[in-house]
Amino acid sequence: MKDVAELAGVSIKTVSRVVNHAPNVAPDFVEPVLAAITQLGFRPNDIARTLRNGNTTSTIGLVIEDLANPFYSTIASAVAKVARRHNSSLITESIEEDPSRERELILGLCQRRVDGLLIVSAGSDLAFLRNEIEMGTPAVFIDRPPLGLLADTVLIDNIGGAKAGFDRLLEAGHRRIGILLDSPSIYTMRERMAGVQASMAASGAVFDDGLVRNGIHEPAAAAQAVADMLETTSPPTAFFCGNNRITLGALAELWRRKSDADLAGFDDFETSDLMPRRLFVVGYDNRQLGQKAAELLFKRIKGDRSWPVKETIPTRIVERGVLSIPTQPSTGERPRR
Amino acid sequence: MKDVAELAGVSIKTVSRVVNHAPNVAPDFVEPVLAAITQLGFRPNDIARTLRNGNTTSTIGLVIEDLANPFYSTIASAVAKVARRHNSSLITESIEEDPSRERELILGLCQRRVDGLLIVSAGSDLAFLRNEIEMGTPAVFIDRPPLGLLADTVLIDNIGGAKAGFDRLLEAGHRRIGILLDSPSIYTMRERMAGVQASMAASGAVFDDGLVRNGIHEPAAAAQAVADMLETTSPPTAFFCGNNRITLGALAELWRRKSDADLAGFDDFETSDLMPRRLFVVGYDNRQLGQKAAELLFKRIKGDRSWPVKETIPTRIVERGVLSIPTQPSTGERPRR
DNA sequence: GTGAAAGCGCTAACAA
DNA sequence: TTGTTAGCGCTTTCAC
Repeated sequence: MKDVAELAGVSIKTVSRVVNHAPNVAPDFVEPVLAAITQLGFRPNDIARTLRNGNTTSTIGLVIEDLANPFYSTIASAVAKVARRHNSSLITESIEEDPSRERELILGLCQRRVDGLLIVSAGSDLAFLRNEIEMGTPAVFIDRPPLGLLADTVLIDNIGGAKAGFDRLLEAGHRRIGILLDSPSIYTMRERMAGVQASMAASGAVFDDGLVRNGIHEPAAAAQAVADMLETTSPPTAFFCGNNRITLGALAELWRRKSDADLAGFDDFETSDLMPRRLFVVGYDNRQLGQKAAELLFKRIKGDRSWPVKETIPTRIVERGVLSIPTQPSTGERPRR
Repeated sequence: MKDVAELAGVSIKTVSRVVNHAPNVAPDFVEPVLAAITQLGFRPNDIARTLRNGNTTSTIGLVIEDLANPFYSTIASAVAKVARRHNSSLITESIEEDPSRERELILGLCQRRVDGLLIVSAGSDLAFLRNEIEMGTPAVFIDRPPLGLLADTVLIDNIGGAKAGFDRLLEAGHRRIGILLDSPSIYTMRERMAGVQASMAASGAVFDDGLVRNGIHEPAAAAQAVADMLETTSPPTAFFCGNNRITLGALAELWRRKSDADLAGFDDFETSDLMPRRLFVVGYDNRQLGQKAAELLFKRIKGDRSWPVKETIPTRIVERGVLSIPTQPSTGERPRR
C-alpha cells in the first residue's frame, strides 16, 4: 500500500480511500492510484483490515461430521447461500470419525475470530462455549441440541417423524418390525427410538429387545444386521431404519435376498424414487435446517440478544420406490437427500 | 493479552511465550499466566498473529459450483481431509448459477490471504490469476483446466472414459444412440463429446446431429430430452449421458415409460447398484480428484516452484443396477458417486 | 530468562 | 479534500 502511494505520488491514506470507494476523493487522484494498483498488482489485505476494524471477519464457521455425507453437504450448501447473501464466507470443519476433536475445531474457529458458529454437534460437552458466546461469538446448533449449554437450535421433528413412519408399518399389518439405529449416543437416534416407542405404546404393540440393532454407522453394517435378523427363527416382516445410510444398506440386503419385508426409514434421499421396491421415508426439507440456522445466526451476529430460540422442522411420510413414481418425473424438484 | 499480562503480573511478551509454548519460560511464570488466561477467557487472536507472521493464514480456498452436488461435496470432503493433515482450514465459495461471480470470489479469497487456491473453474478467463500466483498464492485446478493460464491441474480421463462408455453401447449392438450433455461451454462436456466421436470414428458409425441434446443442466431437463427423442419417428435405442445428474433424469424417464432403451452415463453415484434396471457408468475415484489437487497445492505452498503438473485420473466402465448386484453388498465400500 | 520497542497492513480520528 | 499520527493484537529483534 505504501508502494502504491509512492508510485501514485499520494499519501497512503488516499490509497485507502480509493480502495474503499470513500466519498470524498478528488477525481484527479483516483486515476493514478488505480493505475499504480494494477501496475503493482496490489490487493488490499483483509487480515489487516479486520484487525483494525474491530474483528469482524465476514466469516462464519460450520462444524459437521463429513462433507461427503449428503445430509451434511446439503446443510453446508444452504448455509453457504445464506452466508453469501450476508457477504460472508464459510469455513467448514469436519469432525470425521473423532468426536473428541470437536472442541479443538470449535476453539480454532474462535481463534480465527469467525463472526459466528454453526454446529452439528458430535455430542461432546460444549459448556466451554458459553465463554466464547459471551465474548461475542454467537453459536447456533443444527440437528442436535448442545450439551451443557442453552443456545439457538434448529431440529427435525424426530419423534413425530419416527412415530409416523413406524405407524405406517403397523398400519400395514406388521407386528415384528426390526429396528436399525446408529449409536444411541447420538441425540437423533435416541429421539427417533422414542418416536418408535410412542408408536408402539399407542398401538398396544409389545416391545421386543431382540428386534433392535444399535451402533450401525454405515450401510454395510445395516445390511449385515438385516441378514442376521432374517435368519432368526422368527424373522421380522418389516424394518425401520434410523437414517438414510442405514436405509440404503438394508434396502440392498433385502433386494439381494429377494425379501419382501417392508421398509421404512428416516431421511429421504435423492434417488429414493428409483429404488427397485417400495419403501416409506420420513422426509423433510433438509436445506431448511441449514438455512434457518444460518438466518438465526446472522440475527445474532447483528446484535440480537433475545432469549434462545428452538425451531423444529416438520416431517412427512412419503412412499418411495419405482412403484410410486409419478406421471411427471419429479427428481429435480423434491428436496434432495 | 495486555490484561492477562497485568493480571499475572508479567510482561505481555511472557504471555505470548506461554501461549506459544516457547522453550525458555521459567515454570514459576507459566502457571499464573495460565490462570489469568482461563480467568479472563483469553483466546489468542489468529488474525493479529497472521498479520505479524508474514501472512500465512493456514487456510486454503476452494471454489466450486455448489456443495449440494455430490460431485463437488465429495471433492470438498477429500480436500478437507488433506487440509487438516496440513493444519489448514478450508474456505469454500460456491459459484452457484452465476459463472461471472467466479472472478470476484477468487479475488475475495486472495484478499483474505488464503495460502492457496483450489478451483473447479466455471470457465471464465482466469488470466488475472497469473498476478496472484506470482504474488505468492498458488492455485491448482480440478476437473477443468484454467482458461488463459498455465497451472497445476488434476483431470479425469474424460475422452477415454466417454469413448469406453460409448463403445460399450455400440458393442451391445446399438446404432441409434441419443447423446445428452450439459452446455458445451463446460470443458468436460466438450471432452466427453470428443470421446463419443472418437468411439464413433473407430467403429465407423455415422454421426447424426439430431441425436445430440445440449445444455441439460438438471435431471428434469434430461427426462424431457429423453421423452422428446423417444417420440420421434426413429427413436434412439440407447442413451449416453454426460454426467450423473443427466443419467438420473434419463433413467427416471426411461423407467416411467417402461422403455428398455440401454443407458450409459459418465460418473458413478452412490445408489447406482440399486437402480431398477441395468446401466453402464463411467466410474472413477472421485475423492482422488480433491486429494491429489490438495496435495499438489500444499507442495506449492511449501515452496515448490517446479514446472506445472497435469495429472489424469483413470476411469473404468462398470455395469450397475440391481441386476448386477453382487453376492455381498458393496454399497459401503465402492467409491461414492 | 525476561521486557521494551518496533512494526505487520490497514483505517479512524484528527490536523492541515 | 488530503495527509499525519496512532493503534488494532500480536511477535520478533535486541537490550537487560
